[in-house]
Amino acid sequence: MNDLELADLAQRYRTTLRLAVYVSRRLDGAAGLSTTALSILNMVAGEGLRMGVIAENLGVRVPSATEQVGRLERAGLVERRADPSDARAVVIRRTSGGDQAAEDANRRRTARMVEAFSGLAPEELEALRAALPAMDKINERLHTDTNTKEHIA
Amino acid sequence: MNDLELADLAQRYRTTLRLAVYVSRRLDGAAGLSTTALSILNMVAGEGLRMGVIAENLGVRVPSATEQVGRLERAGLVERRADPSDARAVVIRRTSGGDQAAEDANRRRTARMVEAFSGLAPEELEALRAALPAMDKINERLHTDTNTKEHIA
DNA sequence: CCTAAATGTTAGGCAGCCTAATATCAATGT
DNA sequence: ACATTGATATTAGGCTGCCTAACATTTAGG
Repeated sequence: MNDLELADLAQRYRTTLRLAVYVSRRLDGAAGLSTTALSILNMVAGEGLRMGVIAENLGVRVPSATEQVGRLERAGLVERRADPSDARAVVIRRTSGGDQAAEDANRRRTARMVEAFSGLAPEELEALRAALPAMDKINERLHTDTNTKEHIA
Repeated sequence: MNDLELADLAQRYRTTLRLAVYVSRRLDGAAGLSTTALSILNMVAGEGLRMGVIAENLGVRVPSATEQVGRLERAGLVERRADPSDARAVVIRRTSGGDQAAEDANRRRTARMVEAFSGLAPEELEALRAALPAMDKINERLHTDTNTKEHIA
């Protein structure tokens, strides 16, 4: 693939993405929890995670994670615990209410996604699945890219 | 593909998307214009478009488009003109400064995308390209979906 | 005509991200 | 032992971008 084709692909990818994000956000909101909130709930299932790890998994800065977790805590879905091995850190865990809410939201959200996905032909689904690793790779590359530049700047 | 596999695919898709959007946004911002701003500039090249059409193309409500266009106008990159065929409507067109800015931003942004994309294997690129139509289809389905529900609610 | 629909704008509000500044605690070197 | 440096999280303040509701203007239709 030459540079011109690559540029075109990049362009179309971007366009598709922009829409996909907002669509997905609206869809999640209708399911009761925001995309971010649900992501956090899902990742702190079980043992729980430290704030910094949550931020990193989300791909955002720590204060943004603090804010999101604060909202979830006020809603009674997660709780902060002291980390026994490091007094600076906190461990965020789900409450039982959080387990409940996450299950509900996951179920509803998945149902709607499945509904949307089931309108696609088998080849299209296959194409989608095949593309995910590439997308993840791009995310990683661009992410470290921009983060690096930010540190420099 | 059964429902379980479909649900899993939907889940992974969502996760990948969430990251992709923020990554892409940050990347665009570094290129001087936001994703939205550049999208608008690109779509009003030439004859220009009416506000409502811009909103629809972006997948947002009209007031959101008004806001974005207002920013671009204040930056001197687009201008509002009266629509000769309808006194209610406005036509948004690029200024020459807008042409310049769009070209620059497109070039820089594309360069970085190409850089990121060129790290992928040919099969991965092919997979990505093959997946775009499916993603667009999903966007469409989910989009009309949520819009409908919003009208009902 | 006169009412109903279409087109934009303005105002107000919310989510989600950022940086900068601050407080605590950990780790390290002397 | 202790002072410095680094790590972890919070708070404060600010920005983008989306939304709905309320409004003005113009078009279209009965």
